[in-house]
Amino acid sequence: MAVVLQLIYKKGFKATTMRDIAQELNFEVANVYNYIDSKQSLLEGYIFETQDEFLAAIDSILDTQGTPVEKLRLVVASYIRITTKRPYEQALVVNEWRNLKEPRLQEFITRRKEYENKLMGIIKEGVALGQFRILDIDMATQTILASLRWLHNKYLGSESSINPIKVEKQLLDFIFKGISKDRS
Amino acid sequence: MAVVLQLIYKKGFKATTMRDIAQELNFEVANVYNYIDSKQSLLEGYIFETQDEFLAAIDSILDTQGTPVEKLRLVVASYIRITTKRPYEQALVVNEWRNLKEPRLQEFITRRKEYENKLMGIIKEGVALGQFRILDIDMATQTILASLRWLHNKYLGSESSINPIKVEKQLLDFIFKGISKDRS
DNA sequence: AATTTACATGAACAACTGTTCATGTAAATA
DNA sequence: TATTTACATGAACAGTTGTTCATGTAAATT
Repeated sequence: MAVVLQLIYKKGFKATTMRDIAQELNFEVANVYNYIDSKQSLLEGYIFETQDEFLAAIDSILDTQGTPVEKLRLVVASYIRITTKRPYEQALVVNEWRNLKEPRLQEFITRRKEYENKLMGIIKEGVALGQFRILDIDMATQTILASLRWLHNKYLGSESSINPIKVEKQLLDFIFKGISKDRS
Repeated sequence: MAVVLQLIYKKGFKATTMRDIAQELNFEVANVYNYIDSKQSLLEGYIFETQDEFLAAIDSILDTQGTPVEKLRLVVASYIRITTKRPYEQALVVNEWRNLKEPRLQEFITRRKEYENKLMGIIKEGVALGQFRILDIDMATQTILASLRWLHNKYLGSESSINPIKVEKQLLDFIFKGISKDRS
């Protein structure tokens, strides 16, 4: 079903019709329903499985005994790992979550907030311990997340072999030290 | 027409029907067409006007004689200014550009690339002058852009009065110096 | 006063949507 | 071998979509 995922990514969920999906799979529309419950459930599957993976990752990191710096490093690493493994799913999480319907939509938003709060907890702890120099913790959380959330494009646009280790180094560098050469 | 913009933002462009729009304006569907050419042209208007503003801003900054650091500061400032002024439009630029149709879609993508290239030019110059400490210039550009592109949510979610000056300080701090307290 | 323009409506359109149903066939199970 | 199950199809469904058209009225222009 990977072709379907890519089709939905490319055309957008709303713009992808069941007939498009059928054509991509080389059979008739009716037959698609032998494999899925509904168009909606297809989207839900992609999005929630990916979201679960992100939540599981940050949960296991929070169980760790490390410092906030170490924890944040692990969050970044896990984010890159999941995005590398599932770039199309992650693209749907970012681009198509609005097309979820209640009550799944609320569920998604709640769980996303959960992830954000857990990340914010790490940052708050880091500030409390004097490791991070931050004024607005909420804004810092959002900005860090934003600097991770575009990543899937890098893996989609070009199929060129991207080195996840370099990406990780680059991102950690940016988040922790910024781009300035000298400390002004 | 501000209510229409907000409606399209809230429901999503594809999910917003002409009948929804008519209802929001308190008249019949047919009458909407006395004010707009088509549903599509409505989206195009919002998106391209905003994109034009971003491009005009970075163009006038590039005309400046400042250092790359100063230029980047101005880019961030202009980004915040435009996003503050047009949060809903900017949301459409970010969320709904995929719903543009050819040839406007290609036009949009080309102009976005234009913006990215101009920003990348500033960063490249900064690296060349030894002001920025960056390995992958393209990735740095994308990451910086990503750390700006989420901003509209801040102005949409809560109508609480947000201080753009604090936001600017915060973001510049993040981009230039990162979150680490000590230079490791 | 006559006429053009701007604003408004209800009805209709053809195309498209996700989904179901009756029916068929091949494969797996009994 | 008989029978249940999995896979596949064409036709049809009821609802929704963006847009147009004929028609009307109020306002502005001549």
